[in-house]
Amino acid sequence: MATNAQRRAQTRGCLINAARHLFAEQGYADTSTEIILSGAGVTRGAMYHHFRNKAELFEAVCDLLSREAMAAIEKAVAGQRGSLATLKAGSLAWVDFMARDDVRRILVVEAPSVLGQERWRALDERYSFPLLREGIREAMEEGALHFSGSAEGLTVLLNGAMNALVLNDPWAENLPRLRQDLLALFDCFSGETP
Amino acid sequence: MATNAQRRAQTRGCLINAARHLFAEQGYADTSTEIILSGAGVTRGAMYHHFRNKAELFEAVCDLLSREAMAAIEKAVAGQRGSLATLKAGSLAWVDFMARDDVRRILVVEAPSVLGQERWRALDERYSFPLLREGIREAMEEGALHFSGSAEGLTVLLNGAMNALVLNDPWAENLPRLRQDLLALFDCFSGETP
DNA sequence: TTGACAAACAGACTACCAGTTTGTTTTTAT
DNA sequence: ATAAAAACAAACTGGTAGTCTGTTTGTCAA
Repeated sequence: MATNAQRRAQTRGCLINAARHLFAEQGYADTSTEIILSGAGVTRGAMYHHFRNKAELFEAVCDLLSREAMAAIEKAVAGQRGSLATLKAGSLAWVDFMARDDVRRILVVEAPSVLGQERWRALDERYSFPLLREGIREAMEEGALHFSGSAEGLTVLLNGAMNALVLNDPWAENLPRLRQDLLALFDCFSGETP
Repeated sequence: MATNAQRRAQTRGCLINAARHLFAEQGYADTSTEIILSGAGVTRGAMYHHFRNKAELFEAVCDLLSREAMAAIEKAVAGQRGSLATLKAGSLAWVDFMARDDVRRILVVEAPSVLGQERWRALDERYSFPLLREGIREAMEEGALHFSGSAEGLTVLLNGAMNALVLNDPWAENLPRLRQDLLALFDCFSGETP
């Protein structure tokens, strides 16, 4: 005798968890709903009661991973002093999290295509993007960061640079080097590399 | 009485052209091979004679669009004097081309997912990436660009920044502003904005 | 408690679609 | 001229996302 809220959370959780691992291993298109169902120990009717379609289940997985990313960033940022150090630490935490094989495939490679550009943007806007933007704003206001364009624009550009860092390094072999390059990029705005 | 090479070029051209427009309008997953076939005026047998599968046809479309991008860039770069001016002009041309609705959807949004990370990277490596890398190398060697990290790394970062510029602006409403921000970013490396 | 209602779930069924197979026509090379 | 290969035609198949109808389980007011 479980409450409805518990049943709901249980079923959704099983589906999201099974889907998460299968999407990470085989990709969205090559993961059949049937194998998700058997992995979750749930029936078709249950799944389509909780999610309108396969893509909506994928979006729920994206949401979960994004929340995990936020947690990792907040943890990395916790002990930092100064807006620039905070920004750097948070950015590196983001990169490290996104470089994980499962996360990269789902959030970086497939999400824009599966969710479509708009819903993908909305996802970003809900999580990491505002965090990065506020970090940049603060650093600019404190004078730790100099940029002649807009803070919003710089956020888009840096966000993309970090994304590329993950996307261009399929097996994370050059990650240490690229992390350094990212830090060097930040330093270009703080006037330390004339 | 057409030669085989002509027949081949004709059939492939029709398929690629039809697929290009349909993929741009409805996306890869929602475009059935059947509608491509009727659009191209070609039968199933013909298509699967020239392409191993649907994804390979998509890749052919990507190749075509990438070549068109190269042409646009080379045209924009033609009259420029100086490595930095050349770099800026080429980058803006790349952004403007990729911001086109059809190009963005195919090359920026869907290609990483449909081709898979490796083949997508290979595509980039075949076209725009080397161009950008050489532009950056030259500018760095001439002293027009300063960066304490590697040229390769800076290429990855700038390439990603430009990608994000296109991806974060679904209806290109902020494109003029973002183009300015990109130029401001370049200036950070040339020591013009302390 | 009970009874009406809604939420959660079960599983068969359908429409469609990517890729295969087998057979036919056209070009090429000897 | 003829054998081989390239190009094409179209029927067919296995599998899959989403639907439909019906059943079970929880909720809440009287």
